Amino acid sequence: MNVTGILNGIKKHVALTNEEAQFLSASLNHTRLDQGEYIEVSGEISNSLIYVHSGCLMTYFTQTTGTDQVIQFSTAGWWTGDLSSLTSGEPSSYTTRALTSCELLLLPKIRMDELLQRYPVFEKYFRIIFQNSLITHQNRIIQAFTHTADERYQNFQQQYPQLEQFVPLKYIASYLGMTPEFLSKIRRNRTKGKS
Amino acid sequence: MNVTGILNGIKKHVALTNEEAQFLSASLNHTRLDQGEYIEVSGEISNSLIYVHSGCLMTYFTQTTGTDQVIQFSTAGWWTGDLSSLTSGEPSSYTTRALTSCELLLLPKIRMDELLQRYPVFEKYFRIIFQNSLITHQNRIIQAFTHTADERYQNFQQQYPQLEQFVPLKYIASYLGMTPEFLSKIRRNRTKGKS
DNA sequence: CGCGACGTTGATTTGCCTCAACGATTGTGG
DNA sequence: CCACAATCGTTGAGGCAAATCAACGTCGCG
Repeated sequence: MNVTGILNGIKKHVALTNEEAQFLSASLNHTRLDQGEYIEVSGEISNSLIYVHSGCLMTYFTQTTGTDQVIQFSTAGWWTGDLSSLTSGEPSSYTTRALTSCELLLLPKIRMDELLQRYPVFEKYFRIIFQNSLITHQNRIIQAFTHTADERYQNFQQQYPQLEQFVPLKYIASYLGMTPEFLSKIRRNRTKGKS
Repeated sequence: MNVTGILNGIKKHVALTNEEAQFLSASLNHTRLDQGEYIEVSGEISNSLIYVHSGCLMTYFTQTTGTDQVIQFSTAGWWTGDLSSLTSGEPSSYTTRALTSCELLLLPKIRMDELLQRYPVFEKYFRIIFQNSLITHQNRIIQAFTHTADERYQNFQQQYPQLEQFVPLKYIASYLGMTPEFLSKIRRNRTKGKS
């Protein structure tokens, strides 16, 4: 694994000098994860922003009832991590683990602060990243409130067609805000209607 | 209305030189709105970020069925506007109108681009603003999926106690993802339990 | 083999919506 | 200053989408 992937991703949004690119590279910690392994655990303080070089991660929130609520799936080219814990320094309420084997790049908070302070171009980069993520989150809220379970699943399939191939159905159901049983029934009706 | 309010708000997150503060001031357009008036309308291209100096705005999404879905309420000290339309240049799907009489500061997109390019400190400021907003949105998604209508209303009351005093109940219901009738029944049960 | 995780299916229940009707309030024009 | 319509919150009856609970077949794996 090298850093050209992440650099190209960043260069889609901002232009980097060699110095900036090198400082970023030096700030990143390379990590590998096997399927099922954890990179962040609820209750512990989050201290890195996570860039997914390859593979897929899942972030979820464990309720008091014991059931998990999936917050997001993170595939290659995306950032993830608990911004809340990262900024407040308080224990995270999220857990993040690998759905497939993963190659990750970690940007420790201290390193990130340095990076932002020294090279304002990264302020711009993360401003854009967060801005886009905000738009996505707004859409998801609207979706949750205005669409039926069936419609949400349909949109999910169109938006992330590749995910369904290796993500257990119960996690997709959780992400979409429904029970696995009900998602199963939706699929049954779908195939029934088509045949 | 003057700009000391917004400047103080910004200075909670970043330090501004006189030059930066003055350039920002010169970029802002002052506007007043009466209760019920619109500042942005669905179908039109959004061209400004909106800062609420005083009063309260409501942003909503009109569904194909004709019913409105409230996205957010914006009170004094907050930014609002349609980031999606602002960045893409496509027509907005949101409408924003005044729930009370309002004093607003508009930052036109062109002016914002200038501001960001000329003074990186504003990249940092908006990076922080968007980052915080992202955390809020994530929490709202979790809330929507993991809490009952009753619990969502309870949390809303704790989080925004002042809003309930002048926001029509049906908009609060929409914001919380339930019908006005059902919210009414929740309130009835609440008072019944207390007496 | 036997265990546990996963997806499926059916029976039943429930949280919330829909629809319709009703006072209370507001504002608006005659 | 009073009808009038319009909007708002409330209430009840009935219905539906989705949850719950329980059982079953399948698969991968120790």
